Amino acid sequence: MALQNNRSKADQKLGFGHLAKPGTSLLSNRRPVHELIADSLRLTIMAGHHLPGERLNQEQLASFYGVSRMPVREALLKLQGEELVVSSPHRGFAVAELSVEEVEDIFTIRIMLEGLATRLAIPSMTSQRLERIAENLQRQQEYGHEMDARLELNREFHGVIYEAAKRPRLVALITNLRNIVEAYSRIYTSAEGRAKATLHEHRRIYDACRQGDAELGEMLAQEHLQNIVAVLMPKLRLSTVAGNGA
Amino acid sequence: MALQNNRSKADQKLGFGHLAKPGTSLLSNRRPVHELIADSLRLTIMAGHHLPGERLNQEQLASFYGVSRMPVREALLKLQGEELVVSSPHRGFAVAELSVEEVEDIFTIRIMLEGLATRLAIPSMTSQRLERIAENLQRQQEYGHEMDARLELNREFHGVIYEAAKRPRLVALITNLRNIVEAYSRIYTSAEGRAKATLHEHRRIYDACRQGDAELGEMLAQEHLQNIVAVLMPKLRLSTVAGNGA
DNA sequence: TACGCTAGAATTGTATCCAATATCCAAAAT
DNA sequence: ATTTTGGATATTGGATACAATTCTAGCGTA
Repeated sequence: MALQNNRSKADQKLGFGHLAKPGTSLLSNRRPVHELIADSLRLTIMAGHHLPGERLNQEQLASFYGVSRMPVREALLKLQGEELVVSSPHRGFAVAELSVEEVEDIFTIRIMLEGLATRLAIPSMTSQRLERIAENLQRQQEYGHEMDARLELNREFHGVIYEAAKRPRLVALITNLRNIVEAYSRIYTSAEGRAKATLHEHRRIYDACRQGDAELGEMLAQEHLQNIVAVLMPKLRLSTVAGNGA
Repeated sequence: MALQNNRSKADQKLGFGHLAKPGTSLLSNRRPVHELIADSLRLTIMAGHHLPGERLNQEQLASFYGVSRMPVREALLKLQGEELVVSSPHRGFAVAELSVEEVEDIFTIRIMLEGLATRLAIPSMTSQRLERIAENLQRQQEYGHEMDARLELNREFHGVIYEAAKRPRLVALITNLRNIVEAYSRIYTSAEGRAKATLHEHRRIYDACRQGDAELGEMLAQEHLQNIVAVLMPKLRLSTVAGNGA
């Protein structure tokens, strides 16, 4: 009895290596496990580590994370709400699988929303923020060859702009849409020559921000995404998700 | 100090009266309980039966539905993914509470997306669909005095149009956004004189559909929502959610 | 061989139990 | 009187146990 209830709790934690969690990191690990798992799974799905359509075995995930199935289930339910996974009764969860049409659908939505966010952002653009964008562009030039770095810099570039719009819901929605198609977008990012084109388009958007031309910014943001779609769709149509390497 | 361990099993099932579930209704009740609860909770939140900010006690909900806490938690997690509820560690879930700015934010998004959906729908509008819309308009005229009927007819009116766009993701997203602000929208629906104006605007959208003028339809849909915002926002600013009756 | 059926295994869904944390109220201190 | 603090109580988070369903493999029959 005395020794029994000593459940050495947070002992292994094998699966959480990639979660940064700054601020609250190790001192107060108060975040519920199911949230950590949801974040972790979201990242691995977005990274294409779990391919679309792949079944997600709860027991495997539980033992991987060193917890019981329950927080895993809860994480999966949350991700289902975000439309990153789907479920069917008694068959469990699977990574959401998008048809080519659905990917295009989502990009069409993004074109509208990211254009809107850019337009709304520009009038309240500060010099501080412009500074951060310029710095980001600098890094884009330097790290333009690593896939993950490029994706992260790209996220940051647009993120800094959108934040200026002060529309948290709009930003949250855009983020969610990005997440859903992230695994598919990697095909674009790996396309030849697009790194350079992307950088050029980003520079033009930056210029529009500096000039304070909201309409121009909206148009450029929309064109930017349209160019991505134009490259991505043909590739998707013939490959339907190539599991890229790490 | 009452309510001890009086646990009789799955006996009552009081809470599911309002779930239609056609097709699989009673014969094969194979859907997991947590899904039924998620659907039920979604409806009650949208109906304003649970007010924004209200804490959602898991045990209460569990005993109300006649199940254990686990499927309730799973339902809540799913709704959290849909942004209908929020949670904080060890404090549980609460109905998501939107600031006036966030409501406006979401309506701004809806203006873009519902405009887009209308525009995309019109080119592939069929006469069958037009028939359904016309019939819906007829019913709008008849049942224009009941709140819930009006909301349902309104949902159907736009739903029939958006379906024609054949963009399931876009429609799903619009539906989700509608859900999030539904409890707040009821204030609009109860506004004096808006029933008539709404009907008029719907008729003009219908005309655009018949004429096959996509651009006009997009514009009218956007204006329609803008009119709603114009009526709703001032009311929200001073009342910040009036809990309407059932 | 192809097809359908049946038992057993694997997996999911729900209930129950225990630990961790927050909430609340009374009593003490300023 | 107001604030602080301590502990009882309520509620959540997670683990374990059990039930329900699906998947799979093997069998027999046409």
